[in-house]
Amino acid sequence: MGSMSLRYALLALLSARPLSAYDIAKQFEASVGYVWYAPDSQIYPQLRRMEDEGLLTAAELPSGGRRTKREYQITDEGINQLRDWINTPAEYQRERDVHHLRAAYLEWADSELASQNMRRHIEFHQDQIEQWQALRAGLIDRSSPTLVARLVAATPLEHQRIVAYKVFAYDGLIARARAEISWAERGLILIDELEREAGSVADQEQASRF
Amino acid sequence: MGSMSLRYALLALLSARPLSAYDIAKQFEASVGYVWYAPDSQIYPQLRRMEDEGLLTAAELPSGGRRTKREYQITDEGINQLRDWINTPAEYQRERDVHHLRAAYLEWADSELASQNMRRHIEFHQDQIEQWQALRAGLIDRSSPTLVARLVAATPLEHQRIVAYKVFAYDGLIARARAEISWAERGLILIDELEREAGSVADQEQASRF
DNA sequence: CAAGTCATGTAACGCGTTACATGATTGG
DNA sequence: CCAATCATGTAACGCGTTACATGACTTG
Repeated sequence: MGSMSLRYALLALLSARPLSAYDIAKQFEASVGYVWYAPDSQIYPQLRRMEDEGLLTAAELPSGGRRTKREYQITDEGINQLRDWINTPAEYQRERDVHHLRAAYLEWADSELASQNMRRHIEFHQDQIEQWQALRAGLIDRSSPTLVARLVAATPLEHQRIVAYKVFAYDGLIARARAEISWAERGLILIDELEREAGSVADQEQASRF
Repeated sequence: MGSMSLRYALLALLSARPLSAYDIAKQFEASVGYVWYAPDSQIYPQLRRMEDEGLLTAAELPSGGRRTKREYQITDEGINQLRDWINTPAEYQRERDVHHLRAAYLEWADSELASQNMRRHIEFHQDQIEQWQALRAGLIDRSSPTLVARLVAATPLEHQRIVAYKVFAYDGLIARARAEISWAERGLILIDELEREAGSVADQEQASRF
């Protein structure tokens, strides 16, 4: 079966409010995409399939001129499947992380390039953190349109839960990225130390030759 | 192209010493698999392809009785590609994490099941940490056969580097898993708090009805 | 009137997954 | 002799990726 998480990411997005396929794709690029990325070419066909399966209904809406857009709305069946998915115990895949795999074999690397890669690692995760923090802030000050739409569809009692869990999710990603950064920082120091030692041993050998 | 990391995981493994396909598959289950998992059905064909491409050479060795096993050895070309891969700046995929995606929509979950899932999350990562710590210990006390084979093929000067980077890699995975655990622990507290508040509000409402 | 963005895809391809298959040999 | 382990795969399938395609409308 595969994990089919894209389905659930889409259901989750549409649980807040109806959206056109185009807007969904944009959201994936701009916000949800920072938790679950997907390209347009995967989103459009997936929406069609979900419509066929009765998880979504689509309406053709005019969109300026003669153009139309398909607006998708989640069905009760869609909500049910979303709920089932959330309540199902998650599957855990065995580890598969390129960056740690590479790190284990840095003996083969050029020190300078290895340091560069560590700095890239830090940069990448810093960027990620910034994105997530921006999204997190948008939740807390209620400026996220998706959140607002979700809240108006919920009873005030639920508002706190809805916000708190989303903030919690971002917090996890941020914490993990911070762990990556401090790991890479230790990596930079390690590369430097090992380089210096190798250098000084080489110097000694060279010196002893004379 | 895809990331093709399996190739490099295999090259990395075989950079230490020749191994039969069977032993490689076992290693993936027992040790390397905790950094980069792959099933037999992926490993065997991949080795054949890499042989065809000249990254590996294979020797048919007797294996008791009339049976034979194919022992694979890395070629110079294989070493070169491994080195190139390590020196190439890593690609970063956009985030795609089921567990954080799920967490963001815990509003739809049953509190009890959500707590169970958090506990499973903690358990999973604790198990992972134990595995990684065992592998890490095997590096430090030089009891890992792969490490020993790698070290005898290297000059004593390099020994420290070789060990240090592998330990470093495991440390990163361990640190990240610890971050996951403390996230999930905060999750448990959060679920509990929100549950209690919802409960007490419900109580008040019920009380006010009389 | 050209560039951007709205709007929706198709096609090719490969990695990775699950399930299944097979047959020899060794150890209890 | 029966179960485990040695030893090596095939087959089917789907998710995800990259590249490419197309045409209408809008804004500077």
